[in-house]
Amino acid sequence: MIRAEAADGPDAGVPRTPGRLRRRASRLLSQLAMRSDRLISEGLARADARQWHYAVLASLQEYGPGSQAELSRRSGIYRSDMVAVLNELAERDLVERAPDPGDRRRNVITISPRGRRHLRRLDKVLDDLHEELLAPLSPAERDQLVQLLTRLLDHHTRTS
Amino acid sequence: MIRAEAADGPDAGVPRTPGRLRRRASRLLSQLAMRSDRLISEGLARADARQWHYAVLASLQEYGPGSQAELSRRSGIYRSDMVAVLNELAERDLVERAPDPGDRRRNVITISPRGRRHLRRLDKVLDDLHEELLAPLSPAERDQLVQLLTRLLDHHTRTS
DNA sequence: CTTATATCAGTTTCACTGAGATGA
DNA sequence: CTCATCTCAGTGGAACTGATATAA
Repeated sequence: MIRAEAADGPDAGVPRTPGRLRRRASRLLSQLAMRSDRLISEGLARADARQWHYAVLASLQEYGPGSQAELSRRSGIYRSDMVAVLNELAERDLVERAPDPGDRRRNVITISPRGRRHLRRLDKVLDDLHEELLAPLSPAERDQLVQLLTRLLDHHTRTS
Repeated sequence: MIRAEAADGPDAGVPRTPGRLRRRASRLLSQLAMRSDRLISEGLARADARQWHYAVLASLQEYGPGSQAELSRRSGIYRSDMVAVLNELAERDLVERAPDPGDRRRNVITISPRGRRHLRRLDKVLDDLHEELLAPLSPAERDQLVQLLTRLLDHHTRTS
């Protein structure tokens, strides 16, 4: 039989912080992110999409057209991987990829009407998935969480 | 030249939520988790350790000895991968792996005095790294964050 | 017989690297 | 020459799968 607490071992009487492991912010973050990623990507897969598709389409919708390098910066997707993502999106006519006349190294990526429709669908899907993800939190708490995460992320992207 | 806003495109006058993408909790979570993971694992690497080492040692310290399957549940490491982690830890005499006399399928893993010393060192390292990770937040906000993340994670582990 | 455990070999996914080609 | 951009081929780590052997 295995004891759940080493109450009489060499630790007997030694004060220690309980739950140190479980309460480490870094562990909470990565474990929750893993759950969240799975939830989201499974949900998007059911809608025949991937997180990356959404990231690119949403960034196009929000900030307008851009070069691939630009999109890469906006969405956090690696420039190397962006190629494949855009191939998939262009294949389905969700975006248009055209050479930039002003700088012939660049491609200008533009969201298509069909892409906009697809994005609206994905946004609904994501709203539902976030409802599931954040279910235990009140609206105020959800705002708080987003606030805190945003501040942390901003801090670490500024000082990258 | 690429416009930052498609103010006169087909979107002209169409109301849309700004920052929808940037404020999605799922994206904030996974991006921040990635930064955090990198910060932590680089810091631990400098102390010649990995997150897994810490997870196993801390779980042994907090909950006492256990079988490999038990440790797997406590620390979130896959049973398949646990073998290699324990090999590394046993190699450095940080844990002891002995067959359980009560159940001969099991190994009982125990933290060694050397393992305890190592864990104390890692805990200091992690404290510093978390100071860096959570730098922009006040102590109260850090508690809030841990609170919120814990509630979410608990909810999603219960309903897994 | 079914279940749990420890182990190993292999797959998949994904961030990331490196290098080549083009052009500013 | 330098730097940025797009592209592709490949690496490395980590989560996860499947199978086998052993024993409860």
